[in-house]
Amino acid sequence: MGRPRDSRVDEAILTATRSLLAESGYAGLTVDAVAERARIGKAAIYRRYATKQEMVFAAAVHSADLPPPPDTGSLLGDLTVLVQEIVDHVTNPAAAAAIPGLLADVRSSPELAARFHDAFVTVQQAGLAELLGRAVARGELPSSLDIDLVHALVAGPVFATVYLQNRSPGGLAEQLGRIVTAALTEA
Amino acid sequence: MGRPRDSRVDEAILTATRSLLAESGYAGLTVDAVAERARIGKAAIYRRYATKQEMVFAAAVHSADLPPPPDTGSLLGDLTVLVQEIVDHVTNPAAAAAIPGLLADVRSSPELAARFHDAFVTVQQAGLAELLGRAVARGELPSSLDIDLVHALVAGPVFATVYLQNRSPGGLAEQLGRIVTAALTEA
DNA sequence: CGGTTCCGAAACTCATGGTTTCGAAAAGAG
DNA sequence: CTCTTTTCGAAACCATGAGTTTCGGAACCG
Repeated sequence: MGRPRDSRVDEAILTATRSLLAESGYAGLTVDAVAERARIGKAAIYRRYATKQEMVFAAAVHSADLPPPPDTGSLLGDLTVLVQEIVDHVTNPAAAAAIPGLLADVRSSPELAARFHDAFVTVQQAGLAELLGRAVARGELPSSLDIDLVHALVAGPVFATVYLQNRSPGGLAEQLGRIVTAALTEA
Repeated sequence: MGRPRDSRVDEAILTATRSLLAESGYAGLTVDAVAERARIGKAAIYRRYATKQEMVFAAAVHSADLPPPPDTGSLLGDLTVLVQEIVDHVTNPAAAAAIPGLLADVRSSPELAARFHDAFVTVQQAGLAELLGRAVARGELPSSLDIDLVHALVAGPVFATVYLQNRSPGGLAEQLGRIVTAALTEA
C-alpha cells in the first residue's frame, strides 16, 4: 500500500556510495555527499538503511556476488583461484576503502557484526569447504580439517599484505595457493 | 624554558585511554571522556597529541615494548614464540579495540600510516628477519626468503582469526608455528 | 478518489573533535 | 627574587556530520 520505492533510487545510492568510497575513503564519506551525488534527499537513504555503516555494507560487501566455487580438478588449482577471488574482492576500490572501516565499526555493533560475518566470512568458508570436500573425495586430503584454521591461512595473508603492509598482492594467489596446498598435504 | 610538562599527566592520559578503550571500544571512545577520567583538561591532551588517533596510537601501539627476538635454538620454537607474541599483543584489551580502528583511520592519513607501519609492521618484520637469519645460519633454511611473504604468513592468520572470525586464538601459535616452519623448509 | 507511502529539499537536534580563553601555578633565566 | 614562558584544569566555543523531522508534491494501491 502507498507509493512503492523507486528502484532507481536504490541503485543511485549504491553507485554514489561506491564512487565516493573510492574517491574519499571511508573516513571521508559523508551521507550528505552521497545524497548530493545521487541527487536524492537524505531521507531516502535513511528510509533504506538505519545507519551509514549499513549503507556502506550494502554498497561494498553485500554486493559481493561471489562466483560459484571453482572446480579446476586439483587442490592447488582450486585454492589458487579462491585466493585470487579474495584478492580481487579486497582490492576492488570501494571494498578496499570500506572493509577496514567496517571491521572497526563491527566491534561496537553485534548486529552489524553478525551481518558482516555472514556475508563475508561464512561465504568464504562455504566456498573453501566445498573445495576441500572435493579434495578429500579425490583422496588428496584427509577428512579431518579445521576449516577455521584453513580459512585463516588463506584469507589472513591477503589481509596482512593489503591492509597491514599496504602492498599490492600481485602474485600472492599463486604463492599462497602453493604454500597452503603443501601445508595441508604435508600435515 | 617555562613550566615543564607534568609526567603524571602523560601517564594519566595513557592509562585513561587504555581503560576506556577496553570498556567502550574505539568507536565509543571520546576525548572528553579521557580528559574526565584522567582528571585533566582537554587542552593537556591536545598539547601532546594533534589528533585522537595519535593519542590512541600512543596508548595502544607505541607502548608495544616488543620483547627481544627469542632464541629457542630451533626455527619451530622461535616462530612459535613470535606468533605467540603477536597474539598476545593483538588480544590485549586496549590494543584489540584500537587496532582495527587505527587500521581504518590510517587509510586517510599518510602521516599516521607511516607511524603505524614503523611501530607495528616494521618491528614485527625485524624480529622475524632476525629469527630467520639464525635459521639460515644453522642451515635450516635457504637464504632466499621473501620477508614480506613470510610476515604475511605469520601475522595474517592471527588477524584473520581475531578480527575476521572473531575467535579466540588459543592454540593458534603452536599450529601456525608448525605450519609456517613446514612451508618454509619444504620450499 | 482516498489513503498511504514515497520523493527531494531543507531545517533541525545533538554528539564530538578540535580550538581558544581564563586565571593560576610551576619552573627556568637573569 | 622577579620576569617570562609554559604548563595546569576548567569551561566556553566552533565546525562538522549523523540522524530526524517537516514540507509540498507525486505515485501507487485499493
